[in-house]
Amino acid sequence: MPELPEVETVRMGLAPVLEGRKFTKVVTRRGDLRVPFPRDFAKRLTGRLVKRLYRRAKYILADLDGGETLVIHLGMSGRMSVYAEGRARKIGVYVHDAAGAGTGKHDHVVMETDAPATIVFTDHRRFGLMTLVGTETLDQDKLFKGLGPEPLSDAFDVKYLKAALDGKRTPIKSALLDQRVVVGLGNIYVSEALWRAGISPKRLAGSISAPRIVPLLRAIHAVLHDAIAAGGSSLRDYAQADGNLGEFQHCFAVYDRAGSPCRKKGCKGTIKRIVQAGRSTFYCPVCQK
DNA sequence: AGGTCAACCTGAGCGC
DNA sequence: TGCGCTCAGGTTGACC
Repeated sequence: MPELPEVETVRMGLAPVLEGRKFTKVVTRRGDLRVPFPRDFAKRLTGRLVKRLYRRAKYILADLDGGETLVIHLGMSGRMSVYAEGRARKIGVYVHDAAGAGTGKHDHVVMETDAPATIVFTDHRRFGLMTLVGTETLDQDKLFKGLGPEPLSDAFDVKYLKAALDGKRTPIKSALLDQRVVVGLGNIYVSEALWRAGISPKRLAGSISAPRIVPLLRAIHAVLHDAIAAGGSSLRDYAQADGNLGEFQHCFAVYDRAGSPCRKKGCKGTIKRIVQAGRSTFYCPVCQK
């Protein structure tokens, strides 16, 4: 479900009830998500202080005292909800009554902190994951080893992207979805970025000429910034930690707009849906070349 | 080595 | 109402 803008929005929503706070009680309501919870997961979290909350790729990471980092991935349908009473309401994280928090059919992890607040991880498809890894060796962990640069970092520049795409025989759509090339992009924002850059999703990655790398890079930056500013995109499952919906879905130029007119000024094209590597791609055959 | 594709899960929406 | 089919924001491992 969530791509970088959604994950970043959730992270910001969780920060006030996690950073500098302690887990006072943690309950797992089933034994596994995409992968089994590590041994004594709930016990190892209880009493831990969250030193900082940050994001890498589509993972939310919480560095804890004691040298471990809590790793959260929302998969396709994962959601973090904050339940809190009056005081938390003032800092803008209140959504639901705390009573009954975490009792839903797909509420898999219930975490209480001394904010005080209750954070519930809900994920009906269970493609998400929660685990603990050593903070010092996080980069070498299987989950993080081999990830590409952050798309909004200085490392993701023209030189890097040109080299990363050079010689690739896969369509640019697939290349940008590959988290080894660049992290954080998913099915929505790749389609949107390629439309903004005027590049066909079917074009082979290695065939993009040097001058077109710049607009592609700018398109990726712009679409991610715009989406973060809008609080992400809410389609089916996604909501911010405070329960509010994102707004960026109203700004889609191509995603889920098959049959509708292209929004590029002066373009008379019609948005088309194709399948690439088993996933929907939306684009304008007229202005994306 | 590089690239494609099914599998992992559950639910919603649609046509009949 | 209900059945069967398709689709869904991600990642991984097996296969060509």
